[in-house]
Amino acid sequence: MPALSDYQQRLRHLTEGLKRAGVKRTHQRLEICREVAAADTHPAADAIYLGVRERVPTISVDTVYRTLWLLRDLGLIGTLTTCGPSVRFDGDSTPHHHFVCTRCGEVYDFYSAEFDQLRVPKEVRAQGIVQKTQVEMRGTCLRCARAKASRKPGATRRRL
Amino acid sequence: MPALSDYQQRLRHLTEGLKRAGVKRTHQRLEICREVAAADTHPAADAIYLGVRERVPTISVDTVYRTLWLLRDLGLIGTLTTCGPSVRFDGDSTPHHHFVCTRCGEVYDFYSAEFDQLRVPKEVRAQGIVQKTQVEMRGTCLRCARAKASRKPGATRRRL
DNA sequence: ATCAATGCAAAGTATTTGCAGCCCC
DNA sequence: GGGGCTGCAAATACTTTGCATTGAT
Repeated sequence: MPALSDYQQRLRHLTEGLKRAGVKRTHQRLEICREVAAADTHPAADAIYLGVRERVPTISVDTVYRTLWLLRDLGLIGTLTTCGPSVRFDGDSTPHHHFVCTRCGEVYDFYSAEFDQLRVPKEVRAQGIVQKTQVEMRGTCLRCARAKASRKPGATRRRL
Repeated sequence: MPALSDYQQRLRHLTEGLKRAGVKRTHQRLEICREVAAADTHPAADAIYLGVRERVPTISVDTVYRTLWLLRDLGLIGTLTTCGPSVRFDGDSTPHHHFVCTRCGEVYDFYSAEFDQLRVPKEVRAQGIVQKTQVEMRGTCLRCARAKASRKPGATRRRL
């Protein structure tokens, strides 16, 4: 769970970004920003929709999607690449990396100065311009490792 | 395009894997294996379906999906995590990394002994057991960088 | 012969789009 | 006051599922 100051810093980052971009800071957009800034998980659009709807009952899913893509296009939030059924959004814009549990789909952030500074191989430089580098580790999280014995065989089909 | 020996090596890897797993090596499954082994891109299920259909006109999409997940569950192929609308499959089971063009969605493989050996941070070891580590670099590929000037503003909405 | 695997069709989930009306700047 | 933004509803895209039939071992 992020400390309060983290939340406010993130929120500020988002709202300032919207202002800088010169787009309208509507009620809906601000509430979506709050929801994203408060999330310590990596919520899918649906989770954000449900969260915001508590405060803005008339909000619609498509507004949520449009706003999230807007924030992403402005570089204010990131999107996760987990191969799951839905896109997941990442309100943490500081450099970090991911540990993905292939059993439950949970994504854990981690930080590493070493990984932040991986140099781009010549091979890749010949293919294009790299803007962002992230390390993704996949495996089984502790909770799932513990629950392993009790799981039903072939219980859930997952795309992770 | 992979050299012929690459194709045959991959194909062998897949068919041997199926045999070892003790599942039926049906006509459809073998054709899907051929399609996957031959792909130098990272095809979505749809592309594989269309490719196989040339040779097996009666094949159905769900068989393609079921077979691809089977191959994945057996550890014979990988799935890409690109945040695009569809899952993409990776017939290359040797360790490698990805450069993703966020403009066109193309995924380029690259190899790096250095990246293959990144050590798992203590922080992550405390969260679970890592089975696979991949570096993902995102940016703009040369083709898109060149086409930049000519693209229409807001032309295509993409989730990359 | 047996049971896993297939094909069909229909359902399910995630996301996008067209458009009329609303409201922030 | 005007154009960007929203909400609705319908459409699209991708993937999964139930079930009767087929075919590999």
